[in-house]
Amino acid sequence: MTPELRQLRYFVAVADETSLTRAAAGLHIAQQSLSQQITVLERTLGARLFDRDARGARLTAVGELFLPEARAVLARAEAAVATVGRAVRGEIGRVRLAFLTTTANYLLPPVVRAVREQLPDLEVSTAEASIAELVDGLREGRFDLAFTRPPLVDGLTSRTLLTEEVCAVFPTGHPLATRASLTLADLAGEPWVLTPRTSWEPWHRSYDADFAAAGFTPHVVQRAATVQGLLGLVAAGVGITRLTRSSHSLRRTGVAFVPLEHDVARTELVWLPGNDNPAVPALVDLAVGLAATTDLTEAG
Amino acid sequence: MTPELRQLRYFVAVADETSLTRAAAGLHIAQQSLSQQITVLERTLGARLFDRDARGARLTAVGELFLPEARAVLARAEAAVATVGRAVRGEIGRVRLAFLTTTANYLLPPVVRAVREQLPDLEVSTAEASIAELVDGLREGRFDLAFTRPPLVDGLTSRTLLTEEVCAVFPTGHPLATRASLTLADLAGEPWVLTPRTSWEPWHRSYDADFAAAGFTPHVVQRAATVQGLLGLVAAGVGITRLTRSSHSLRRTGVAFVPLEHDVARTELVWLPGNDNPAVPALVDLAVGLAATTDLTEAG
DNA sequence: TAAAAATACTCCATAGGTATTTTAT
DNA sequence: ATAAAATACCTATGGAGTATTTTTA
Repeated sequence: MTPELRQLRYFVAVADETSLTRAAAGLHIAQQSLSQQITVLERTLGARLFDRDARGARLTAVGELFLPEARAVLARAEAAVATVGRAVRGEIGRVRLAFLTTTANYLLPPVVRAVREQLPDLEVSTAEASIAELVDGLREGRFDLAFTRPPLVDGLTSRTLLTEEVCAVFPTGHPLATRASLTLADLAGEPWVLTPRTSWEPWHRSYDADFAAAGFTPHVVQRAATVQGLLGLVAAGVGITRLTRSSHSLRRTGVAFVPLEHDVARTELVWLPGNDNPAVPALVDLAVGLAATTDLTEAG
Repeated sequence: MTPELRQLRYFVAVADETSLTRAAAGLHIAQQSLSQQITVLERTLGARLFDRDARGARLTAVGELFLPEARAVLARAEAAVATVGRAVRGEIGRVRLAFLTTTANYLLPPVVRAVREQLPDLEVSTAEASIAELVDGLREGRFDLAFTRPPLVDGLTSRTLLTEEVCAVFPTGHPLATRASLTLADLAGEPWVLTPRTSWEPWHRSYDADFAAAGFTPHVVQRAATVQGLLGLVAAGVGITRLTRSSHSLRRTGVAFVPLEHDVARTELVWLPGNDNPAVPALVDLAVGLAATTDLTEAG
C-alpha cells in the first residue's frame, strides 16, 4: 500500500525539524496527531523511519533513504498541479488555428510570431482553409480558432480584430480609376467579376443586400474563386470587382483601388463557444491586443 | 492545494476507462463516490478534467495535460515505496565494515567481492582497524559490522564465521617443530614472544586462562604488536609463539607451525544489537553463507 | 526531573455507500 | 427508453484534538 501525500509532507517536516513537536507546530497540528500519522506511515511502509528519544526524532538508515524519495514525490505532485495552473491560463497545451486563405498572407505571420513570443510553451498548429472548411472545422472540433470574415453562421462566437476599407477595383486606365472615392451606386453599369456563389452562401447574401441597397443587380461577366484570380481578370479588363484595400498587396500592377464610401469589411477571430481549451481565451486576448497596437493589414 | 494520491489514482482510472461507471467497478467503489471524488479533485485543481455525457467521461484539454503528470506522480510514489522495500531488505543503503587487521588479508577480499556481486547497490566502506578501534567504532556507531576474534565485550551480537586450528610456532630446526601435534603443556619450558598486554585485555585474560589450564605461566622474552612482528622474532630464534594456522601465509620461511590439540580460534562477525541498518542482517546472512560454502582462510 | 514521544479516548470531517434524479442519446 | 453521471443523504473510517502516561537523557 502506498501512503498519501499528506503523510509524506509530515514525514519531510519531521525529518527537517528532527522533532515531532516542532514539526507539528509548523504543520499546525497536534504533536499527538503527527505521532500517530508517522506511525501509520511507518506501518504502511513496513519500516521504522525515525529513532525517537527525549531529544527528538532522527532518521533511521531507511528513513535517510526515503527522505529524498518523499521530497521527489512531493515535488512531482507540485509540478503536476502547477501544470494544471499553466494549462488553465492557456500557457501550455495545443491550439489549432485556421486562417481564411485570403487573410493568411497578412494575419498568420504576426499572430504566430506573437504567440511564439508571449506563449512560448503553447503548441500552435496552423492551417489555411477555405471559408467552408474553416467553419466545418470549428464546429467539428478540428480547429480551435479561426481568422475569417463575417458573416458566418449562428452558434459561433467572434471578436472583431480589424476593420478595413472596401474598394472598387478597376483596370488601370478605367475612367473611374482616378476618383478619390465612390459609392456602390456609381458602379451600376459596370461589368463585374465576382466569386462563385457556391463559395459561401452567407457572404453572397450579404453582397446581394449591398447591391440591392445601391439599387442594382451587378452584371456578372465572369467568376473566379480566388482574390488573385479576380485581380487578374480585372487587370485583363474583363470587368471590375470589390475587395478590401489590403488585397492590393497581392497585385500592384494593372489594377487601381478606389475606396467605397461607408463600406467596410471586418476581420474576425471566431471560435466555438463550447470549446473548453483554455488556450482559446488566452490567444483571443493576445490577438485582440495585437490588433489594437499594430496595423495587421500592413504587418504581413 | 494539492490533491491526494488516491484522487490521482481515481483520475487515471477514469481517464483510462473513459467512464466513471467502469472505473468505479475497477476501483471497487461506487460510481457515485467516484463522481464525488473527481469533482473534489477538479475543484482543488481549479479546472474541469472530464467532459461527461451519456456515453461516459472524456478528458478535457486540461485533463489531457494533467494525465501524464498524474501518472508521473503515482510512478514516483511507487518508486519511493519500492525504495523502502529494497532498503528494508538491505539491498540499498550504506554499510561500514571494519576488519581486524589480522583478519583483513584473508577475509576482506572475498567478503567485499561477494557483497559487490549479490548486493550491487549497497554502498560498502571498509576499514582495517585494531581490536580496540573496532570495538569502539561499533559501539559509537562508526562501524556497522566488524570481522574480528573473540572474546570482545558484553553488549555486542556475534555470529561465528569460521573456526581455525591454533598452532605452536617454532623456528625451523627447533626439536618440537617436526611433531605432528602438541598440547600447550608440552611448551611449558619454552621462551615465548607474545603481543603486548595493552593490545586488548579480554584476549590476554583468555590467554592467561589457557596457560593456567596448561599448568604454567609462559616465560615472555619479548613482545611484538603485529603477527608479522611475532613471526619475525620466532624466525630469528628469539622464542616461540601461538598463532592460527592461517597466519602461516604471512611468513613461509624460517618458521614451523604445529597444531595444538583441542585449541581452536573463532573468527566472528560482530555488530551492535541496536543497529537498525537493514543492511546488517542482509550482510550477516551473506557472510555466513559465504563462510559455509568456501574456506575463507584460503580465499585471500 | 524535564522534555519529548507514545497511548488512550473522543470528535468530526470526509471518503464511501444507497437511493434517486438529471441528462443526453 | 436507456445508460451514464450528478445529486442528496446517510454511514463509518480515520485524521485530528485533549488528557495522560511512558521514556530517556
